[in-house]
Amino acid sequence: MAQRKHSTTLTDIPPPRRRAANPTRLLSIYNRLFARFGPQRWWPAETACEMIVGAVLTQNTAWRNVEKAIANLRAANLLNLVALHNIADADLAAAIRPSGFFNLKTLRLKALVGWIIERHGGSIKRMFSEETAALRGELLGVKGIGPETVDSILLYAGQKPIFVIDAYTRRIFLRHGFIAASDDDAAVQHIFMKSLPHDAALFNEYHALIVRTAKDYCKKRKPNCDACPLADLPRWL
DNA sequence: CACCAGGCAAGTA
DNA sequence: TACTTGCATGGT
Repeated sequence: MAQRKHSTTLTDIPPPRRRAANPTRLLSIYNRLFARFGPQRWWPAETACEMIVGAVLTQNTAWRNVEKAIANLRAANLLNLVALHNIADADLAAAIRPSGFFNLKTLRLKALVGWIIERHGGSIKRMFSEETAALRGELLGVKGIGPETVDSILLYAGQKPIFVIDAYTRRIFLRHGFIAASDDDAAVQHIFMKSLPHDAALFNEYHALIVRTAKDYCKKRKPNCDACPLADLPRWL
């Protein structure tokens, strides 16, 4: 018997017996989280451009710090594609400094904005008129735009019914036996999207509620599972 | 002080 | 294919 010595990560906790991620169960979890936390009002942006910028800036970064960077961009009238395209790299990096990884994110923002201008004439609306699967594939080809960033953009800026999978989703649903540790993000996304109605408003709120729950109860090293609204999941499900 | 945050790409074996 | 590492600020 392998015994845990330190329990450094949540994934060290052996999950309960596997249970099927059927619509009833996933919707029950959603309803419980919504009843507990209420609407999360995602995505907190005034425009699609602002949302897209935020999606890049929040990569592996606390949202609090992204807010500061966005406030800087707003004050400098940089929350539009043309301004972002024309600004010097060093100036953009200075503006987004509080969100961390600023040199990297400068290049990523420039790449994404440049792509939208070149490929879609600078029209985010026109970009979203493209077929979603094809658009997703094209966006993944832009340097610095990975699966979670793409799916966030499609869901929260484009209102496309794409379920966003992040580390929190993996943690919670692995812990409760709905996915296997060996499932990659694409597999997890498939489980959710085959089990839930393809409703952008539902996917929007569900992902936001997962993040909200995990922030409070599912820290990597100090999980507070007993206080989590889903703590009694095996019994009520 | 250590650890974490609404990831991604490049490098290594 | 499956890890590991760099990127960087700011809060707990």
